[in-house]
Amino acid sequence: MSRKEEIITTAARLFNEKGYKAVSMRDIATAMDIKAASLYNHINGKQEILSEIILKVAEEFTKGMTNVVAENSSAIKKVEKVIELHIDITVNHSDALAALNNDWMHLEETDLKAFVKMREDYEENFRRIIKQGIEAGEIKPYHPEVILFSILSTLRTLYLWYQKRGKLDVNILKKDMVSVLIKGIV
Amino acid sequence: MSRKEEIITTAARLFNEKGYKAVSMRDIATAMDIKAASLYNHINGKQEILSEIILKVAEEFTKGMTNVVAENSSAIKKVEKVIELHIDITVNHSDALAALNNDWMHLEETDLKAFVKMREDYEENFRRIIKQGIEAGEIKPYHPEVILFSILSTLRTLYLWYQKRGKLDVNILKKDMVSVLIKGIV
DNA sequence: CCTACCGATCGGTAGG
DNA sequence: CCTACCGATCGGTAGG
Repeated sequence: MSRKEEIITTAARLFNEKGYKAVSMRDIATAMDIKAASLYNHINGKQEILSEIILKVAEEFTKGMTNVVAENSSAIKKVEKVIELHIDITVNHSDALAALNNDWMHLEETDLKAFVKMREDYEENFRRIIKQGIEAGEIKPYHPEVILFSILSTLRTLYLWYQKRGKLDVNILKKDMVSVLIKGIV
Repeated sequence: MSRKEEIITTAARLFNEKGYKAVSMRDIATAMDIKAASLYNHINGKQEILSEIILKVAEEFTKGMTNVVAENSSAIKKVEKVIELHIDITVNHSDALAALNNDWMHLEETDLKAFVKMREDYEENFRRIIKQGIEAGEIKPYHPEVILFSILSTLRTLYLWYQKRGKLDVNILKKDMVSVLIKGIV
């Protein structure tokens, strides 16, 4: 892991605990046993740290969703794949997900626009899957936005749950979460 | 509305937009067309504003849950009542819910403890309702924690949805949300 | 990677 | 409710 990557993972952990605005460059440096000024030999500023954390994991969601959409399978199967995608990313990047969920509004303009675009595209793809499922008679004809929101809100806050009760085996989580979220709409 | 209440609702709106730490006392004062120093004639400090916002709405949840628990009805009926409680509070205090969800960790020690206690009690009551429902055969025997989490995560982020698509009639929201969240577990 | 430092901004107070 | 101000802390830079 490069020094830059060390800074980013340390920062992600602190941002998760206290939020981006409440963490100072001195906090990050102290956690690494160096001085704040030394951070600037590896990164351009605090904003850059935030954008690396958030955009990297946002791109993982984008790639994952692209794969799901390209699949030749039923809508329900696609929803299952999306749930699994969220669980996998949660397990591997739970600190980054805290920043993505809580601190995205502190991105600077260019990165903010890129992030919002990715999030909107992601939601639109998910919405289309749900609508296709309803049209095919696989999913109950509830208001699609309500279905989208209730599933997505659970998946988005999965990181909180994983951090508190991480002991529960990931496979149990995967199986039960799929059951609870899917069985309600089929 | 007293001047103090004006400060609190103005602050809640700004905290919702940018987060507690990113909003300065000068920001709050400017939004009210006064100077920052004048705020201190009505409140003791920034911390007090945050704690009034969060603890007031936390107490509403506590009271509401107490009423639900005291009811003489089925577990499913109680879950429905909890969902309705969240929707009602979301409609009336959506700014405060943003602070409750995102800025609770910035409460000072005494208030932080009180808040965490209320949240834990609330979750425990909800957990008990779900377990009773499973024992009574009303709710499917999924892992109770997974059911609790998936419903609660949706209810907790309802304010985000309400703020984006508030146009959707509250009664439609109530009906469809109850359907989507409940039908999956019965 | 460090010491030394800068201008800006913060929450808050004194005194009217 | 205001002007004037304070000490602390912030992100960041210069120069080695």
